[in-house]
Amino acid sequence: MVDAETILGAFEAAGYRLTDPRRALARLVASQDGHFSADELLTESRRARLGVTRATIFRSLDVLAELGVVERLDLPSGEHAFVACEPVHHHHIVCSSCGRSTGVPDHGLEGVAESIGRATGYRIDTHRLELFGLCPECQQGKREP
Amino acid sequence: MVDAETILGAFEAAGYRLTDPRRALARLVASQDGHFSADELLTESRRARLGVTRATIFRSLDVLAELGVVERLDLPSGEHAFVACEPVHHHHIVCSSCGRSTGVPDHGLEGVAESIGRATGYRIDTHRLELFGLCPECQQGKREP
DNA sequence: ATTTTTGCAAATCATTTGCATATAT
DNA sequence: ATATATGCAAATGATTTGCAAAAAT
Repeated sequence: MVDAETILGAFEAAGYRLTDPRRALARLVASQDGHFSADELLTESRRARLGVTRATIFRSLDVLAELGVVERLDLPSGEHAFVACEPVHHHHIVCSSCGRSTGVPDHGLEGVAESIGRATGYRIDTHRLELFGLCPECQQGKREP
Repeated sequence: MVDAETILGAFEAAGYRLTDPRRALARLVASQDGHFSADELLTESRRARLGVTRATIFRSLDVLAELGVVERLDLPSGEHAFVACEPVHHHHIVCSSCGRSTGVPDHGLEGVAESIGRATGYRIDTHRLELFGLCPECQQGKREP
C-alpha cells in the first residue's frame, strides 16, 4: 500500500509541479489494489469525473516509473501493467487470479545476480524479477478474481 | 547459439508442418546475434527476399515462444524483443550495449523463488528474471554497439 | 513573466485478424 | 483429400505527439 501523499510528494521532491490532475492521479493510483493498466485508470477517471485524461495518465505514469514510485510490469499474457511500490522493494510477486501484488524482499537475489555476473563476466546494471502465482487468499478460494 | 535445424525440429516435433517460410524463419532466427524484434526480422526478410511476411513472423514467433525455443524479452526501454534459447536456460542476461545475450544457469534462483514463496505464502507458478548489463567484450571496448 | 502542464485529436507503432489461396501431409 | 499455413490488407489497440490554451511557480 502506498498512499497518495507519498506519490504526490515524489512529484514535488523531483521538482515537478503540483497540479489538480496529478493530485487526482495520485489518489487514483493509491487506491489501486493490485496491478493496473493505463487504460483502467482512464476508465476510472472518467467514471468518477476526475478530469485526468489519457495523455496525462501516460505522461504521469512515465514520470512515476522513472521515480520508482510505480513499477512497470509485463504480465505473462503480454499485457502491460503497473503497480505502486514501496520505494524499498524492487520486485513484485503478482497473483495471477486476483491481480494483487506484494513487494518482494531480497531473499538472496542480489547474491544470485552477483554470482551470475561473476560466472558470465557481465557487469550487471539492472535486473528484473517478476514472480507470478496464487496469493494465499486465492489459494483458499477466499477471494473473487 | 541455436541452430536452424533445432528450431525447425521444434516445429516438427510439436506437429507443425515444415514450410518454406518456416525454414527461412528458422535460419533467420538462428542467425540473430543478440536479441531481435519481430520488426527486425521483417526488415531482414525483405532485404534478403526470404519471402517471410509480417503475419507469418508474428505467428511463428508466437509458436516458438510457446515451445520455449525463443524467449520474449521486455527491455528496460519498454520495447519487446526475443532471443533464441537453449531449451535448458530459462533466463537471459542481455548486454545493453551490443544487445547480445547469454543463457543464465540457475545459480540459486530456484531457491530464491522458493524462499520468496514460503515468506509470502504465494504458490509461485512462474518467474522471469531478466538481467541487463555490459558483456565482457563491451566492457573492454572490443566491440561496436 | 516565464516555464511547465494539460487537453484534445490526430498520428504512430506494434500486433492481430479475416478470408481467399496455396501448400504440406 | 483434408487440414494447416500463408499473404494481403485492413482492423485493432496501445501509446505518443504537436500545438494552443491553462495553470503553477
